[in-house]
Amino acid sequence: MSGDADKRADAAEMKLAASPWKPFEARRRERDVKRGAVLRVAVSLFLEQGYDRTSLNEVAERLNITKPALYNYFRSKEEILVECYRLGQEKAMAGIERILAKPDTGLVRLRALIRHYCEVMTLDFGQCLVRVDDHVLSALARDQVREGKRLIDRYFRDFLTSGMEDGSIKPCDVRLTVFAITGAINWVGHWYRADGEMTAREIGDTYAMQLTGSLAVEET
Amino acid sequence: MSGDADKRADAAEMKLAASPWKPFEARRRERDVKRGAVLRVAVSLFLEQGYDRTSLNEVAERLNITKPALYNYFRSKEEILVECYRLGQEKAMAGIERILAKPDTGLVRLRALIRHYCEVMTLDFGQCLVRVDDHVLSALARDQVREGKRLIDRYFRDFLTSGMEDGSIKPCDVRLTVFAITGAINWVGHWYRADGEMTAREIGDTYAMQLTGSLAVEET
DNA sequence: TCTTTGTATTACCGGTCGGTAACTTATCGA
DNA sequence: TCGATAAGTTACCGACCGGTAATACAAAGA
Repeated sequence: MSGDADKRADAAEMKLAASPWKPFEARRRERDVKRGAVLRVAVSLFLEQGYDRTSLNEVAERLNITKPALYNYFRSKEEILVECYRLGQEKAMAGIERILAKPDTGLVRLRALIRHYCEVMTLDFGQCLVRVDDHVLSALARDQVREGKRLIDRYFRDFLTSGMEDGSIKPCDVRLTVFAITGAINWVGHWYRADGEMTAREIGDTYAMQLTGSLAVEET
Repeated sequence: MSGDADKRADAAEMKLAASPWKPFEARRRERDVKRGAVLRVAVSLFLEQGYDRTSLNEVAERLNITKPALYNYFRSKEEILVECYRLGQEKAMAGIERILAKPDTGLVRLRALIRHYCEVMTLDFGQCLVRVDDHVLSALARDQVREGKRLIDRYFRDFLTSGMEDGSIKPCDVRLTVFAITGAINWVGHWYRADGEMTAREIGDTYAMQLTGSLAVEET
């Protein structure tokens, strides 16, 4: 009896050793790839036509599947949009954590955040944050999404405030100044074209200096 | 023969003198008032819930009438939205004409436009310009609306350019600078609340200085 | 007073969309 | 080889929405 069990276990171990979780993981990976493909197609159509005017049939058609197949990966159309928002916010947060990782003055951090957020606004998932009206979401999901937006906004305010404290930024109305900065950057999501004249980096560099021009203590 | 005609004319004239176009004009005025009421309710709901999620039944309900009655004043839902856009653009253009009326440096004019456009962004019809996605419009109507937006944008660029020419503004990338300025102001349409801390004028004054801070030649 | 005109109503239509049920097919593990 | 599971498909449903007759009704004009 134990012989049989051992043999099975050995066989399983050899298999696992050769390629751990092979079938299971491979399947999960495939699934994630497909899920990601749905999101990329969906966000692209949402930006192109608007959320309400994009039917799940269209999304499915572009993926060469049928609408009900989408429900293998998402519970509802709303969940698809929420995931798009989440991916955009994730991108933004990744940059923020990178900035927080090394010590710097508030001004340097603020400029870095401006540069990074400009780049986010050139991505589909980033543009989704400002171009798809979150009114289409249920109250619950909307609160969730807005919480994420507030979090990003908070870091703008934090960096500006700490810049005023460490003397790298002149005193100013934090709320209004951050609104002006984020507004200018959000607008990038509306006019940026990948085939346009400027790269994301050039826009970011220019904005980083221009939007902090009247705030910086030492003119560089 | 001429007696009859004269008598009719006299009667008509007396009537007209007492109250010209009385019945006709009064009716037209009533009609315009009602038409305006539809637009005000509609734009308010569009901002609150989004265009696609606002049904004409809801609009009608808030006006204590029924949906088909709306079709006495508008040919379609789209026409209602186009009118909302138009009213917003009209507000903006009125300010621009006021600015053009008196000669000034490019910097002064740019600042005046910033102040004015900030105020437009605190009005429903102004917010409509930036918060209702024009993807819901047919291609034709969309082009029409975008032409209006471009026109307003053009004056920002004109004022900035003439400021660089008359020496009141430092050399800069016109396109990018105007995008930054208009983006910051457009964002006001998203966060402004009539019951908030700041008045439209305060926001405008602050932005007028802050957004031109790094552009002005003479620091004021 | 009769007619016309404008404004509103009720009832209804066609079409679309999100979502579901039932069924088929392919793949993997035992 | 056989059964379970995942991933598709076709067919369909209920709800809603923009828009349109057909009609009622009040007020102004002749």
